[in-house]
Amino acid sequence: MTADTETRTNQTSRATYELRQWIINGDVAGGTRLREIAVAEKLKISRTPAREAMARLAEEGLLERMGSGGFVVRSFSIRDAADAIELRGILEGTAARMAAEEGVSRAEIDAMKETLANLDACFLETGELMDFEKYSEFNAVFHDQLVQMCKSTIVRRELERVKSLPFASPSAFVHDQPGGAAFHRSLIVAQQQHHELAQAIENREGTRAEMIAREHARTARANLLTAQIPQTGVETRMPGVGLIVN
Amino acid sequence: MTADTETRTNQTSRATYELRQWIINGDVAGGTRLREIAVAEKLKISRTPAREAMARLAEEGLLERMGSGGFVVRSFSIRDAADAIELRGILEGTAARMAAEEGVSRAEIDAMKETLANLDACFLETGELMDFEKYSEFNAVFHDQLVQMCKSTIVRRELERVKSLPFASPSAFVHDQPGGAAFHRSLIVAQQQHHELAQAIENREGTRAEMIAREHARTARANLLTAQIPQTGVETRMPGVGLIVN
DNA sequence: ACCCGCAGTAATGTATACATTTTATACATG
DNA sequence: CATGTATAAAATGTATACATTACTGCGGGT
Repeated sequence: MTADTETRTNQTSRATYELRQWIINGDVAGGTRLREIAVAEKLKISRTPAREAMARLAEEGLLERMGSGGFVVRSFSIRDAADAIELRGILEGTAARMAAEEGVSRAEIDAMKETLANLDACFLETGELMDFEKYSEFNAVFHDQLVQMCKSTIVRRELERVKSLPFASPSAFVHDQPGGAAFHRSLIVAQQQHHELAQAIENREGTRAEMIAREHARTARANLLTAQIPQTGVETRMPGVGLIVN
Repeated sequence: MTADTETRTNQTSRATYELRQWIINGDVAGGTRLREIAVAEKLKISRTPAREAMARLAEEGLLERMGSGGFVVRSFSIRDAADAIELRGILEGTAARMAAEEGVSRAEIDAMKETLANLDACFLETGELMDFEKYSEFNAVFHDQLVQMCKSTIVRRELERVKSLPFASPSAFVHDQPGGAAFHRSLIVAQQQHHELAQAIENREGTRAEMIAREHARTARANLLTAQIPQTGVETRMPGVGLIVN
């Protein structure tokens, strides 16, 4: 759902990709109605693949079907965005608990620990500055590894679904932000939570793992709320903020 | 998503409805590939609304897109079905916790208590037999009221999504079953949990509400597992069992 | 026996014409 | 002034022809 399965071979895949970019980049604001004809013309394709692309993005949760037909770019209040992050925490918590209770292989644990080491390496010797790009990358890897540890297809699927909302992705708020001090501290806390989470899973402490994952998401949630989306005309680097209207 | 918003006015809505029935009734087994042309011919419509209907059912989670195009009826292992019920419990638990922590109106509490009374009335004086039909109906009402108490659109939406899997619906296993004694007792337990859940929400005991809702779903989960789906050629009355293959 | 490639067939992908419904506007009416 | 209604415009719904891609089975090769 999230990955680029789009081989970009046919018009529909290309259209889906393009449209998704428009939405995530904020080229079309939340609440905007998408007209088949307009979309088709803009992408220089016929209405059929345009419609199909919109259907797929509706499946992804980026668009909404209107009762009378057609699609609207889904819009989210700040509360919705915060709730989406919290929900990710709930589901990651469930995945973590299931992984802990069912047990995971040595190889999976080791792979996760390697990611943790990579994340540790992103913090400089002085403890002050850090490599945001790499951190963001390995952070995504860590969260993917967590999902893979849960053997429930159903839980994995719903988790992927929630993560496909751009601002609910684990790495959504990991970017170089202007007011860096507090944010930098929150990353240190987050990384500590990563370590504890891996440990809890390894020790098969299900409840602990669940609660750490939840709290970990709330760290991200706090970053969203302090970012004050609509006010400061926040960095466009942050994906999907155009969908947050209220 | 679950409700019949389908006005049945146009071909697509009709096709969506028909196809959904086929799938839930088990007329097409899980894993079956649905060919546009075959579906279109069977419903005496053209390929376009047939395709559109399949896209919508994919959105609902009843169909899956194949990589090379086209759709397959989604199939679930028994574990998947059990996980889906557990996931419903997780999400209902989250809804219950949020409702408890945020607080709900007097009117909402009273409405839920009325439903509880209606459910109580389904148990006969003797405590032995009961009205399954009514119980099933009011049980669905109770669970809907619970969802409504949660003010998070995001959580509500995902919960509705999970509930749209036919066997994950709260009332899925509330039917007159042959081996009635143990099942009947489980309904008594379930009703007790309903009472406790309402009380916890009213008292704003978030964690308690969450845990009761989880445990409540596990009661349903146990009913699924004892039903031994593939073995006894279980009652066709139970919806969506045809999707459970393993 | 197994693998590979090459049709032929059957499916999905795409464009487009036409049908139907929705929506916007102007106007009449209480 | 508000409300409802008629009507035109513009959107989506539907069917279908044609294009392209995926599947299947056969035959040749090693």
